[in-house]
Amino acid sequence: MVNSESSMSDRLEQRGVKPTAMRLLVFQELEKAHRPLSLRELEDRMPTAERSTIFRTLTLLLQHHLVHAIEDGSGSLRYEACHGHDDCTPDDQHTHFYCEHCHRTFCFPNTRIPQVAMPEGFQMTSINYMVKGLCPTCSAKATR
Amino acid sequence: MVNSESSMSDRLEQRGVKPTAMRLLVFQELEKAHRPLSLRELEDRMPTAERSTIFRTLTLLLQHHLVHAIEDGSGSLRYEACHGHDDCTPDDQHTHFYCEHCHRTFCFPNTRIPQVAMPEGFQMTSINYMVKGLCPTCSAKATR
DNA sequence: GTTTATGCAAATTCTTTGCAATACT
DNA sequence: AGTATTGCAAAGAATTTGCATAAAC
Repeated sequence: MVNSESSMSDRLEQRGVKPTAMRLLVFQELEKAHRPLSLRELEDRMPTAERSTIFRTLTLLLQHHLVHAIEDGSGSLRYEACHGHDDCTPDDQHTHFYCEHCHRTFCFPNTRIPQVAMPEGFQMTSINYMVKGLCPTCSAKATR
Repeated sequence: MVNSESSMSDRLEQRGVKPTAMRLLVFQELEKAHRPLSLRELEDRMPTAERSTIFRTLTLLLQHHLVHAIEDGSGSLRYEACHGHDDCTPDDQHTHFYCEHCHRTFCFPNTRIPQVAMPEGFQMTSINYMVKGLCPTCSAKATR
């Protein structure tokens, strides 16, 4: 496994983020989850950590392109560790799925975001591709 | 011009929405804007109307597929009149652009959302495709 | 000892609901 | 009258900031 504690620490430093315990903890939780987590979910998973601290940590990680934020329409932002080797460019971002019934967000890690041409003058920095509908579990039971 | 008052009224009725003055006003504002508006922006454009009333109107129009909601990450939902002839299916939805500098949301009406294949069991009902970056105006001046 | 990071508490912002008043049929 | 719609006020939920303490260098 490449993503040991120390390599994670290195990764933060490479981006100019001092690898404090808190930051490693947050980043680690995000990596572990394999899906985007909301601030609330992170709080629940780290009872020792404070909301505002987690929030500021996420803001910092966002700025340094170590995590990215996605909006699934649940009312709260979700954060996901960047997996990209380089920056979290649109090319290595994948699509997401939001289940409107169980309100969970899934990654489609194998489905890249299809690109579109930018009209003259628009400069892209990221793309959010969110599919909504019913996940397999919910579409199975909810045959209303 | 096809979208006169009366045809708009018809359109609401066709979807089972009683065309009250308030509803026509909201719908009209959305059509006029040619871009997605937040609840706040709608309030500002209709000083006579009440926030909760606008909100409930939007909720109703959403349910009847007369408007759709998009999340641009600005922290507030934005609403846009459906232009689709039929339902607002993913196929006739277009992509959007959010300027991270001036915090405005643009439509790319000529750019359809590229589709992706759904993994087994996932049922799509809509897609949100949001590009972020700098709009022409902001990318021109902000050459940091 | 100075700077940086964290924790606590509270302010802000946006969304949503309860209830009374009004308008419609 | 009876139902549906609107307005007001306030509750909820999530994000964000001020300030004091604690940790790092």
